[in-house]
Amino acid sequence: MKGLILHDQLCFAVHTASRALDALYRRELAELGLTYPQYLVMLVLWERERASVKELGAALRLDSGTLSPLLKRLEAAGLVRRERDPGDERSVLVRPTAEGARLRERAEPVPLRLVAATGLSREDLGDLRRILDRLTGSLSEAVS
Amino acid sequence: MKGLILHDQLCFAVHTASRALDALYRRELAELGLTYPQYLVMLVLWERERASVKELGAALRLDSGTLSPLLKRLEAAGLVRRERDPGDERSVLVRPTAEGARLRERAEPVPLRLVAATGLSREDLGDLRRILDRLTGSLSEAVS
DNA sequence: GACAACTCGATTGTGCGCAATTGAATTGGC
DNA sequence: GCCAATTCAATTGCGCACAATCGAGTTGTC
Repeated sequence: MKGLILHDQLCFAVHTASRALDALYRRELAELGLTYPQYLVMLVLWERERASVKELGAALRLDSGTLSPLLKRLEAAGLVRRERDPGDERSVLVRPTAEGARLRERAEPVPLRLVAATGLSREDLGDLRRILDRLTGSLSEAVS
Repeated sequence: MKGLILHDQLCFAVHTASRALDALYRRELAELGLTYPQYLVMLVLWERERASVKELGAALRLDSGTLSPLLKRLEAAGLVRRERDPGDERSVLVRPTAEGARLRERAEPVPLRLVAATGLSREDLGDLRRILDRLTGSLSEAVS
C-alpha cells in the first residue's frame, strides 16, 4: 500500500516543478517571441555560432522529430538560417541570423530573473543541480 | 556573459531529468497500456474512488484542455466511466471501472522499480523532494 | 422572478516530445 | 568499382500541455 500515493512520488514532484519552470519561462520569453525549447536552441547557437541538427539534438537531448519543425519556425521568424553542409550533404547546419544574434542581449537578464523567482538559496540550487544531474545520468543508463 | 550558458542553467537540468523520468515510466507503463499522465489520473482515482474533472485538475495541476481528451481515451480503454453529477449538472464525475480498479495491482510494483533506477540514496531522494516542493511553490507564486 | 456574474466542461489551435518510417548521402568490405 | 550497412534529416502519427473561447448550468442581487 505504500507505493501508490500520488504525492509520495518523486516523479510527480519533478514533473510539476518542470512545468512550473516552463510556465515562468514562457512568460519571460514571450516578449522575445521565443518558446522555451526555442530559447534552448538559441542558447546553443549563441555559444557556438553554428551547429548541425545532430549536434543540437545531442546538446538538448532532442531528436529530429522535435527539432525539424522547431527550427523551421525559428527560420520563419528570421532568427536562424539552415543550409546543407557542403562537406557532407546529409548534414544541415544551423546559424543565427544577425537578428538572432541581436536577440541575445535581450535574453541576457532572463536567467537572473528566474533564479530570483525560485526563492532558493545558492546552496539549495547547487544541491538541486548536483542531485538532478546524477538522477538524469542514472535514468539514461537505466533506459538503455 | 555568465547567464547564458546552457549547462549552467537549472531549468535545463530539471527539464532533462523530467524527460528522463518520463521515458522510464513510459517503458514501465507500456505493458499496462497507460501513458504517464494517464497513470497519474489513475493514481488519484485509486486513492479516491471518484473525482470530478475539476478535482483531478487541482490534484495534477492540469486544465480541462488536457484532461478532457485524456479522460476520453481512458474511457475508450474501458478503465474509467464519466457521468454528470446529478447534484450539479455542470460537474462531471470520473470513476474507475472494475477493470480500472484491477489494474492497480499490476501498477503497484512500478514505483519501486523506478526508485531503484534513480540510483539515489534515501537521503538524496528526500532532499530532492523537499527542494523541488519549495521550488514549485515559489514558482507558482511568481507566476500569479 | 429576472438578470448579471460566475463556474464548469468541452473545444480549438499551436507547439513540444517521441516512436517509427522514409529517403538521400556516405562509408566500409570485398 | 559495387553493394550492404550506416548516418542523417525529414516526415508522419499520436499524445500531452496550455491559452483562448464557448455554451450550459448555477448562484447572487435586486
